[in-house]
Amino acid sequence: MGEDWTARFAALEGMAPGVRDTLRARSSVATLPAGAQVFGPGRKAENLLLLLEGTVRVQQLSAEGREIVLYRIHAGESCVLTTACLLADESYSAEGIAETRAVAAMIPRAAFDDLVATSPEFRQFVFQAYARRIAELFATIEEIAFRRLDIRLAQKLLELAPAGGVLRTTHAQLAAELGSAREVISRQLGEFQRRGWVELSRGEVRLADRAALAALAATP
Amino acid sequence: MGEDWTARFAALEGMAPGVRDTLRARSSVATLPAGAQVFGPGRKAENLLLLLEGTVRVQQLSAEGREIVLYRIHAGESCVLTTACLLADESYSAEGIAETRAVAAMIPRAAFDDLVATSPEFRQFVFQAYARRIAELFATIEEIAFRRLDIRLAQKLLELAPAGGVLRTTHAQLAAELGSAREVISRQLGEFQRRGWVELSRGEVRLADRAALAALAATP
DNA sequence: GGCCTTCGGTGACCTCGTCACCGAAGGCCG
DNA sequence: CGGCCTTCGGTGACGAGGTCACCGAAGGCC
Repeated sequence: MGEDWTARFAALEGMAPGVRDTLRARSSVATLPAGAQVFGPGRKAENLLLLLEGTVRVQQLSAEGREIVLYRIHAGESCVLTTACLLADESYSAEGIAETRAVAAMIPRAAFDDLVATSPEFRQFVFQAYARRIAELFATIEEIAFRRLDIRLAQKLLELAPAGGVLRTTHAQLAAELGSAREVISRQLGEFQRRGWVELSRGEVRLADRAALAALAATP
Repeated sequence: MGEDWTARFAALEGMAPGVRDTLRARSSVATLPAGAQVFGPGRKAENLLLLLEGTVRVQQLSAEGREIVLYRIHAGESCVLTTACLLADESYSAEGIAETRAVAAMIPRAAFDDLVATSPEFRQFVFQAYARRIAELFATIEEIAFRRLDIRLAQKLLELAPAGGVLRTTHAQLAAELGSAREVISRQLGEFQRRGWVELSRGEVRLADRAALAALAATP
């Protein structure tokens, strides 16, 4: 915590010194273990999070126990959407889970409010984050409604796979990513394997032919 | 325009006089005809809209010409989501259409920015609108992904039908409401008609048994 | 009345989700 | 080590929903 975390946050780069001073003075840096619930239905958070390291998965849990991944917060992004609920005193139905060890700056509600009031750049930063997330949600709705599942699965595999090309995840988790069912994902992955595009083993998917997957993912 | 429109806007009721003075002084009231595009991909709006009368339909247009209705802005609500894009200088893929004649207060970007800076209540108002809309979008995603179409159709019919129970709309429009296909809606409406729940004629759906539709809509 | 556009109905077929099972893989513990 | 339990994935059958191709009916417009 001794170092200046505001220097590591690209979006704050160009901000007036006063903003960064306020952030440094009035916020703290927290580390969350992988798997920790960052926010959720039963949790009354009081901080805006700026994610410095790691990723946070935001997912919606349905009443019948089904779940769907809505989006991810990556390092360098803020969690404004969920914070709006806190600022507005609204309860929240979705939850955020740290997928890896995550390091985040926690900005107390009052400090956030002050920054929004005093800094035009900070306002711009906040509204830009909103705008992008909303556009992303719109795109997600369109994809779920209209895009074929094999295409979406190929996209998701490419999006989630690390450099090595070995994705450690279960078919059930992939189904939750896409709002689909486990059996359907199993069958579709089986088809991909038959074509030599992936290799399957328990708990992992190895991408064997990224180009072929990308070609499918790019079909209009 | 001579009257004080801020008095008609419930959310502004409790605000400090200064806020309402600013709104009155720096904004104008515009009337839009039914069918007018309020905002859209090719349109660079410069105003935040507070809708005083009428409704605005927000829909996403896909590249292949398909469309899906995302949500509606009703009288008494603001259009913050789309405004975020303007404030953040982001381009916008969705469009807003006035469904009826619509009367809206137009707040210039600079005035909106000032209000967010100076009034804590106005900030709360803005963030609350965001939070609600986002929660609604999350719920929409869940419904599209998991809810049966007959249930969603029954819900939509009840939501859209006026007091008389006669809905003037085409099957294709209903399909766009639900992100489905025209043929599927036709078949489903045919089934509802066979059960005596609706009566169909060209360009209209008459709700004959609201209770039955509500019962279906309420199935978990 | 003739023409054109929009609207809705239909059958065939494909994709996707659901249900019911079952076996295989891996962890745990005696 | 063997036995047990949980998680994971594979499968067949079927139902719901989307797509394609086509066609006739309704209404608007000369």
